[in-house]
Amino acid sequence: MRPTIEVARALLGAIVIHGPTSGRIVETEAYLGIGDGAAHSARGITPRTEVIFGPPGHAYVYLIYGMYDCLNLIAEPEGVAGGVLIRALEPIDGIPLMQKRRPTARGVENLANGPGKLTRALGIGLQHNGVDVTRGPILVCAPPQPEPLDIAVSRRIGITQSADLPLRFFIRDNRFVSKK
DNA sequence: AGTTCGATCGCCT
DNA sequence: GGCGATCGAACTG
Repeated sequence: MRPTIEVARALLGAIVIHGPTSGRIVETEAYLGIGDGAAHSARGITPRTEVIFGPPGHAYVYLIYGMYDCLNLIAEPEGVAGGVLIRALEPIDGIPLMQKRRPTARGVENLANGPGKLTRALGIGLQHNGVDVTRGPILVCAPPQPEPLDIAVSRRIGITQSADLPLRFFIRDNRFVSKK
């Protein structure tokens, strides 16, 4: 089994909460670890990647391009690498605060429709690397009213290694995804 | 110790 | 559609 892929699909529709802001996950990507050239954990445990090898249900937050933070959720048992990048959220609570944090965003659909955008909109940063998302301050919860989803699959965005693998999952026709 | 380059975004043309 | 911003992790020598 590859739990990471199942988790990436199952996270669609789930809610991410941080303080007064929250959003519904509409787009994810799976990063498999050893053998997945695009994964930070592909080359084993380093100071940066140790949380990816840690227990599931924790957050892996890293800095990309020197400017933006990206949020991942660890999916595999301790000792095994595997995480899910949260790529886009549909804003739910705290929308005025999100707009204040991202003044350049025009329209609600642009507030959190990208991995760097959603961390900034929710106030998530490197200080949250390693936190348990079942305990806070970041919380990830099942949707209050689960519904069947039409899930689309594609290649992952913005990578060169292992670029052909179908490991991006998003809610079809949802206006809050980062790309069609 | 030096170099390369990236799981991005927003502004420019 | 193209590119500059900005910096640390990881690899090379």
